[in-house]
Amino acid sequence: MDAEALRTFVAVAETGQFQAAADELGISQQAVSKRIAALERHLGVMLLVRTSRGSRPSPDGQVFLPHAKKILAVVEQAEQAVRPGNRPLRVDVLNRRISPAQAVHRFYRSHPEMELDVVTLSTENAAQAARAVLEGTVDASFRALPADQVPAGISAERLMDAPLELLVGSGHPLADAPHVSPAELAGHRIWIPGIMPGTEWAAFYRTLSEAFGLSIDALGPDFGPEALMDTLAESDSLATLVGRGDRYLWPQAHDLRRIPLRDPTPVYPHVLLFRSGDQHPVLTALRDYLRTAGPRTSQDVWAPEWVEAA
Amino acid sequence: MDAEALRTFVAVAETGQFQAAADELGISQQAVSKRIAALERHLGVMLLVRTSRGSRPSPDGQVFLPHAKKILAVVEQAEQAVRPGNRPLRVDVLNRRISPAQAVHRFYRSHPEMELDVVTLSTENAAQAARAVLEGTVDASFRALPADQVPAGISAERLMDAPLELLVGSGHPLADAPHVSPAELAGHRIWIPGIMPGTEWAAFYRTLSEAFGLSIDALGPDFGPEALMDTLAESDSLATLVGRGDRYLWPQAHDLRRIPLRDPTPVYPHVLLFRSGDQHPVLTALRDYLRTAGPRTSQDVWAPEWVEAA
DNA sequence: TACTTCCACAACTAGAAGTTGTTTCCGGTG
DNA sequence: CACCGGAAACAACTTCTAGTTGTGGAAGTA
Repeated sequence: MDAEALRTFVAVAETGQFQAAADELGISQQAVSKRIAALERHLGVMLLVRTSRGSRPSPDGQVFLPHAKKILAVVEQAEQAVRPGNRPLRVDVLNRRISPAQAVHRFYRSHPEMELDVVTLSTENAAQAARAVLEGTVDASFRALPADQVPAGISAERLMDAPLELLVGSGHPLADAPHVSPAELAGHRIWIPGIMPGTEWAAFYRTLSEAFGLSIDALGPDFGPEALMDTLAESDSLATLVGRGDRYLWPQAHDLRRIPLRDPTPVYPHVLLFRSGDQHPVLTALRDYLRTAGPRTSQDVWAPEWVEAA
Repeated sequence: MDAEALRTFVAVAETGQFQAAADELGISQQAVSKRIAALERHLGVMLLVRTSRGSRPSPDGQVFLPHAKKILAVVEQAEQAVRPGNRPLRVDVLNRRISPAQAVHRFYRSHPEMELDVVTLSTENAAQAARAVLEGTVDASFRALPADQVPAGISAERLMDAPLELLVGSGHPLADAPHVSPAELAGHRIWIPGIMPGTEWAAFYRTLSEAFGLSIDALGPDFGPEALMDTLAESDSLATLVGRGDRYLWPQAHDLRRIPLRDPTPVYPHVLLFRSGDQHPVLTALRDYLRTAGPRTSQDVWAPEWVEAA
């Protein structure tokens, strides 16, 4: 017993003719005839009285008609309950300060009708986040998952490249440079606390440091961004790297300088993970938004080779 | 969206495993996998989280599960509402005095749990009764429909032969005969009021009179069986024909004689019309009852050739 | 590592379920 | 009474779905 058969029966009962029902359903009269015959065979009773002027429900058909409508209504409710877009899109971000979170915020402000929840899973790494997406705990997650590690059933789309900027105190030798190249950072000490080994962030900075011969100190206790800002402001040799759109700080409050990196510009590749075939309209809109309204990066960018192409 | 898919989903959700659900449903694990995949594709969401230890409903699946159960319950109600045997069998008889009505009454007394309604359609003839059966107004009708006039979709089963008996007053020349042959009736006047032209009864008596050269007066006003009995009791020349099992009369109240016909015994062939494939259990039981417990007729019977073989 | 469990994928097959073309039935009409 | 037109069923064919068996990969377990 499938819904199409019931829809067919209701259509015939209400139009009084097989052909009219067929037109309504966009199938042939013969198909309607077969569907009704199959339904009658399934139920073991005759539902429609065929006359030369059309068809009308038999006594059994009159009994069955309201039941058929009820089933269709309940089916409609059930489909409605899980229809993609019927609940807010759940987007996972590593934390609310990084640029994807800011971008999602901008998206939300420009599309207020798009319901979405921004959550922060306490996942260890991108692979775990991918599993959470697969299981439906969240609908999408911004990560930097190597292209060859994308599990089956997950789509990965590199939607946002965050150009790195050097963040230094006013006493740092590079504090007044208009820009700096990665190669020029070779002699300097770069401190990025709070990066846990095994995460994709650690992999990114390891690749970056190997590519340009940098000494990046990714370990050490993380007392939070405020403490980091304080330490940077007071130091003449420490520097850190942040994404251009990150809201880690309010530089003006600490007299810190953001120095863009150029030649090439290293970018952190934010990849959106989502279930393949997910039809949530907010997800579709978000991807469109980021693809078009996302920050345009210059030609000369560097990203780890293991990430998918932009 | 069909019920089997929903049953499959519920089975997986409740057993936690595709294989267990497959066993429960009597299909292969792969078929379960396909059904779930099709349902998920139809709804556009993932319903089950597959792990290496089994499957459990995803967040969307948890939302959908009660809806699926609800649909199945409503479907069950709908099927129940029109299930053959769920309402009393409606049997049409020409009137409640003739032998089929008596036989149905005996059937009901020996099977009190079999619900049935005996109704009397005011149909003109057997063809109209057949149409009423086809349309479901009644489930079965006792008629004498010629075999070549049984419409498509109707099954006809000759279930009961009612041997004719002559009914005469005590002053009639044949009143004391132990039996009489049709040929011996040739000179006598037989009066059967209330037979409308165009009915199968008229056809039966016409055929009978032609076969044996009788003069049957089928016309005339019908004042009801009581008036007929009175007239017969007072007449020395009038006679009428009745079926052996008919309850037209209480002969003892009028001093009337029932004289069996023999050599051959004309029988009125009561044919049960019902929808081909009708699975109503009371219908099945009634047919079985009449086929086995019905009155056995002797070998030397006469019936119109146009009726189906016994 | 080997082994088990669980599910998905591949290839195949049978049977639904659709199509077009034709027939039958019935009521209305000249 | 023959004829016509509308309505549904039947027939033959095609397509594709839903089942089958066989196999493979991922994850937990001894």
